[in-house]
Amino acid sequence: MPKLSSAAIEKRKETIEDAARELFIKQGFHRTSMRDIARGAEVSLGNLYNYYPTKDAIFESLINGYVTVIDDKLRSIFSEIDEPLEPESLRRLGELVGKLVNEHSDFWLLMYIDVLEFQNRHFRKMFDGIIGRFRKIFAVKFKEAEARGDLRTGVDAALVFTAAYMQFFNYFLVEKLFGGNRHLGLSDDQALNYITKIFAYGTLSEKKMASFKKRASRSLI
Amino acid sequence: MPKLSSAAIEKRKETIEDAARELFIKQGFHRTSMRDIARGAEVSLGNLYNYYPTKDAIFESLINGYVTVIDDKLRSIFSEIDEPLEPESLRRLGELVGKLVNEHSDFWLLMYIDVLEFQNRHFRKMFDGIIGRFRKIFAVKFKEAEARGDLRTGVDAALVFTAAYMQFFNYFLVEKLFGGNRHLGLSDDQALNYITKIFAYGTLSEKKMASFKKRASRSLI
DNA sequence: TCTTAAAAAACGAACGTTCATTTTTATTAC
DNA sequence: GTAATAAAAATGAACGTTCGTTTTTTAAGA
Repeated sequence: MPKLSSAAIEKRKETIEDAARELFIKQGFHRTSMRDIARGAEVSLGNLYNYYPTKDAIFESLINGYVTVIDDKLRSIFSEIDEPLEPESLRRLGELVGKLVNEHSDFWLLMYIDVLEFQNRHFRKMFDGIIGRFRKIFAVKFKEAEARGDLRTGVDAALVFTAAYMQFFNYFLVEKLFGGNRHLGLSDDQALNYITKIFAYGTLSEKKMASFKKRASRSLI
Repeated sequence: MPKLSSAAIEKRKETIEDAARELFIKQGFHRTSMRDIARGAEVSLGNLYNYYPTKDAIFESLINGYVTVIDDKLRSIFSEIDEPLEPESLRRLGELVGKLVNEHSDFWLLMYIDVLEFQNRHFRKMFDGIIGRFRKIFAVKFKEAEARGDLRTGVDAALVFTAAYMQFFNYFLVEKLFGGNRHLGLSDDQALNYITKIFAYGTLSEKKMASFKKRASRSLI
């Protein structure tokens, strides 16, 4: 038998990793045996070891491939957000994050596997100093918005964007994976609107805000 | 030998569950063997089965005990928050949530084990319709705040509180378990201040807000 | 024929669980 | 007070499986 083309090898690895992903998600990493993966990929048990040295290596390879997929999706999301601090844009961000979470909830389950089995070795970069990435991506837009005076004085555009992004993410993860069951008491659409409004306008009345102006601006921040 | 006092049985179960918890967190559920647990609790392997019918039962019992501990802590946190919508109180909530997350990060790891191994069977109630619980706990306070006109018109006090609570929670979990590494670019203290301010005052300037007033209030919410 | 992929068989270790046995100790009898 | 009793608790070897991995065998194409 001649050497397989690297394309053929890649194809085979993909079916193996597809099967592995499905199984890891359905029954966890340790409940999934190499025999399960072999069966799922319609490959013999021994042959798996022609492609991966260990079971861990399958997980690792699978993760690395998936991370780049998600990274691409995120990049495409951010590229669609052209005025990151406009309320409509912020809401749109939440909508896209929601779609990402719901369509790839398995990805986040793999992240929890990584947290538990590998001390989050493979996913660390996902959140590590995430604000820095946003600061870079939207550097120009943030500067423009601040120059236009869109933001309350002292408000850091990158921080607002990051906080909103995290809140959206968390909202959909709780709904999808943690049994949130409309944990804000609203439909997803309404929840997005509400969160957006909070970030844009805050929650206090003008009267109440005025009464806080002097003492709060000193005690907070 | 006569029957052990139920106090003695409880004590023994506690040491078993302590050992199991430590191991589950350190090396996951499936990597932890009954032998590991027996060794950790200084109990013979067979004797474990005098206290629990299966390995799953150990996890289950351990979880149930821990859930009530955390529930108590949460109750005590909420009891300390007497004016839930005052910015200072909201910040204090975040502070207490941070302490809870950091001092009991193992609890949240167990929750991820539950998500992966048991489809979140034991933790569902943690987030299920959580806003309802807050609405009940702070019913009077929320009504008072709304009567006083503390809130912008149309703002639901319970929703704001829940959203803030979730944001605080997520912030500290990301920092503690997901390698956030100052993911908002601030110290925890500063981050708390910032998030609180966003929830209280929003992020838009008065000028910008005015320009949104008419069209936004219709398109959002 | 010669290299390599694929399949099958085999390996030792480790798993959760069981169980016959031994140890322990509150109660009873004196 | 102490020895005997009986029932529960504790033990650890052993069971049948399953695990990840290795080795061996077979098949395939240049």
